[in-house]
Amino acid sequence: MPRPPARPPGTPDTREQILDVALELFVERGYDNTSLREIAERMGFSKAALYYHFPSKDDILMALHLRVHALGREGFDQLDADTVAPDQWAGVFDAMLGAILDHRALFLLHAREHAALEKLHEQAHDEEHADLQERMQRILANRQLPTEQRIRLACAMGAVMSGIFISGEAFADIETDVLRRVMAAAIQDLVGVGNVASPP
Amino acid sequence: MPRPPARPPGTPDTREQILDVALELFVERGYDNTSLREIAERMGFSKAALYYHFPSKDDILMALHLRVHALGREGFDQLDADTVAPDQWAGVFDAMLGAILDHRALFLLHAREHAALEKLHEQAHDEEHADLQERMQRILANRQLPTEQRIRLACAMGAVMSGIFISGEAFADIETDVLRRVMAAAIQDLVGVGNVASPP
DNA sequence: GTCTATATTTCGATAGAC
DNA sequence: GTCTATCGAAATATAGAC
Repeated sequence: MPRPPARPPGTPDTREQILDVALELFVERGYDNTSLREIAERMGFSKAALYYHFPSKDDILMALHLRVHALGREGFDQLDADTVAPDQWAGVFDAMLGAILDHRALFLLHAREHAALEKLHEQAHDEEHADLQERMQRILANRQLPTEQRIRLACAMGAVMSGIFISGEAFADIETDVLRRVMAAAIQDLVGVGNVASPP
Repeated sequence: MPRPPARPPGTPDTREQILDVALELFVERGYDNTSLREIAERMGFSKAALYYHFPSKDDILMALHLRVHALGREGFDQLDADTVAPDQWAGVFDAMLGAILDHRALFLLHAREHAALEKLHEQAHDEEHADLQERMQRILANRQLPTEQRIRLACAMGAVMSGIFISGEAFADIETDVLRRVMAAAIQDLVGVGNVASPP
């Protein structure tokens, strides 16, 4: 297995730092309202220096989008189709919940900057869209599934995402483990075996 | 009861038409990526004419925001506090669900243009924030409530919103009444009496 | 109420030195 | 890798005629 690119220890990865700063600003102030000048300012160097690391502002957004793709390849390839039995859904959502809780800002970015991200996909109409959200939408649109199941899956998905974009900072006092456990139980009530009427 | 402002019948309310067009474009392309020129073009007149009806672009967004406030005054004043007994939650969410299904685009706008809307609130730090979302956040943050209940309320809220911002057009083939009924049942499973453990 | 200019600003991006 | 300086595009907003 190849080692990660060798860099003198203690030397911060400027590129990744830029992405961290950009993510924070994009979520807080919006993609279009965040100027490269602001990002550079927070990094401690000038705007032009950014162009050494990224060829354009859109490429910064794309790099953040790729972080989600990486998450997807790690854990959500199982989500691909009807191969998931109903009694596995709760487990799938539990995995999702973990990813979302661990990368709140990243998912928040995707929920909010829908327009900007879609523009990117138009321009570089690249590989298949392995996005978590897009995969879910394809499943929800599948008319082979019983209608009730489709709707309940959507509800469960919404319940999972509620942790990040509805609650805001309202759950700052709740430990992540408690949050995860209670939400998992709630999702079990939504899509657990026995709670969804089977088709006749 | 005062009649709505008298206008010759058949005369379209230009102001409201502008808001309808703006809402559609803002949701589709994003607030910042929608120019006044585009709105004017779709209305059939020039950009400058918009400034006769609205003093600025921000005021168009604010007018759309006020539409949600109006909805809030109609139906969500009940949401104000601990006055809502646990066995009433399902009913409250049912009302929410109705409002959201009837005004999808409006709620979608609020979910996506979070940054732009917050900027408005900063500038005109007006009355209390009677927003649906803000009220929910205040309830979710209330540490008097049992933790499990707070989290389940958030899940239910997420489930309700899933209808608009996750499903996208995936549910185009499902009748609104069916959607509403199944989602109401799902919410019942989340926050219905007997499904939430009572505090000791 | 709507038009044709035009003023003003902001921002992404480039050029070239160090 | 980072800097200063500048270009060019786009968009908001204004002025004043009709």
